[in-house]
Amino acid sequence: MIKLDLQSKTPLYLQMEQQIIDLILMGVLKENEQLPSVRNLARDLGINPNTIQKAYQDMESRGIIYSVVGRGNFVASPSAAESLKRRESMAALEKLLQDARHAGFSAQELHQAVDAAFQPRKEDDLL
Amino acid sequence: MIKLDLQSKTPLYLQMEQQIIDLILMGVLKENEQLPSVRNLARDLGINPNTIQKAYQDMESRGIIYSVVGRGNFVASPSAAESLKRRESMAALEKLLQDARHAGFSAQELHQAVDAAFQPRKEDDLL
DNA sequence: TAACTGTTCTATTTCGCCTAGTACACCCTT
DNA sequence: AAGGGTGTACTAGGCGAAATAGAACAGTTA
Repeated sequence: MIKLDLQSKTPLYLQMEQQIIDLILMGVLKENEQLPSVRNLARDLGINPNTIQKAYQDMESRGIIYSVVGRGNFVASPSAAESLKRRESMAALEKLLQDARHAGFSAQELHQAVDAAFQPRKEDDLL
Repeated sequence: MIKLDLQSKTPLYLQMEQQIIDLILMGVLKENEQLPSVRNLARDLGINPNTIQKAYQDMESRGIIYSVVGRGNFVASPSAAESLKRRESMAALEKLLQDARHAGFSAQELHQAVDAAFQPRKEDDLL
């Protein structure tokens, strides 16, 4: 259900968060559904429970999941995850668009880049 | 001439590279112009010469500057810096556009974001 | 020669990430 | 009440990247 890349430069707990968010957005994980326990998931992934705990805590602070002591962690409203992801994505994009502008790109070039991103290629949706 | 943010998460040597590249693109630093020596710049910025050296070496490997032992470091062709920055900027943008697409943004929304980035605002060009 | 330059090297510190282990409080089922 | 699950908190340590500190060597220039 979750695959971690131990070689990646991005921390394990962030990889986890990203994949769980995606699972929520894809509808695999539904509202109020219980997430794997800290200990179980750590055992399955072969990593330390503290790392799972860190990811869960971070996601709870972002409103993606909520936790109940003694019971477990549960996914919050999927719309929360969606709006969060859209918000973060747009914020990053705006910053990068400014960079591109200052790098000398014209509006026309950037519009072309947008179109290219929506141009179906062979590899798309195979990930 | 160069300002470092010691609190930033991005390494000092990368902050330096970014700012020097910008200075080249703005025409402040011209082709074949000599850069500050490793020791002088380190003294002025209050950091270690090795950090400057790392930045210079990295920039040389990227073709932005060239170094001559015993003489100093000099800016290479400004077009090298420009094409590099454009290349890097576009690569980052393409990746983020895909993210945005998968986050549920429509092409129309992204086109609007591009236009917004080119919309003159008060703070612009004051940096 | 003297004073500058780049370059290389080792050692040390700092910090974030991650692991390891332990302990405690809570909830639920039996 | 008891036991096993849960989240939570804490200390300790390893590890690697970033940065510092200091020294040494090599080339250039006045």
